[in-house]
Amino acid sequence: MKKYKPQNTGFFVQVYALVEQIPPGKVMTYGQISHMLKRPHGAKFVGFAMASAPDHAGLPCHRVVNRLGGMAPGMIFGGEAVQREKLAAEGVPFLENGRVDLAEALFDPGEIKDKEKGQ
DNA sequence: GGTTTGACCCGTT
DNA sequence: CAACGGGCCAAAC
Repeated sequence: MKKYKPQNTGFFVQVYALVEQIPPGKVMTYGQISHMLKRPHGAKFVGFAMASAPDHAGLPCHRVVNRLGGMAPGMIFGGEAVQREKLAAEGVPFLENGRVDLAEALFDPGEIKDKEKGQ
C-alpha cells in the first residue's frame, strides 16, 4: 500500500500547472521553475516531470529549456533542431550561438500570479 | 513493495 | 577558475 498520495500535492503537478501557463513566444528554465516552487535543487524533478508528462498533450514542454537556453537531448521532441524550429515558429528569439534568447523570451512567473489573481 | 533511473542546477573542494 | 557531488519526486522493473 502506497503511503504517498500523488494527487494534487505533487511536485510534478505544480510544474505542469506552471509550464502550461507559459504563453507562446516565451520560454522558461528548469531552475526558474524549481526555484519558484521553493525547491532549491529540484531542477532535476522539473525535468523529470517533463519526461514523465502523462496525458498533458497540451503541455508546452518544448517551451521549457535549461539554464543555457538549450533544449533537451535525444529525440524527446523529435530532435533538438525540431524543438528549435517549434520555438522559432512561436516567435521565440534565438541567439547566434544557437541558444534561446532568455533575455527576451524568458517568461516572467509573476505574470501568472497576476493572471490567476485577476481572475 | 523496494530499488534504480530520469530532459538539471547550485554549492563546495 | 574548473570539476565533482548533492538534492529528493515519480514511474518502471
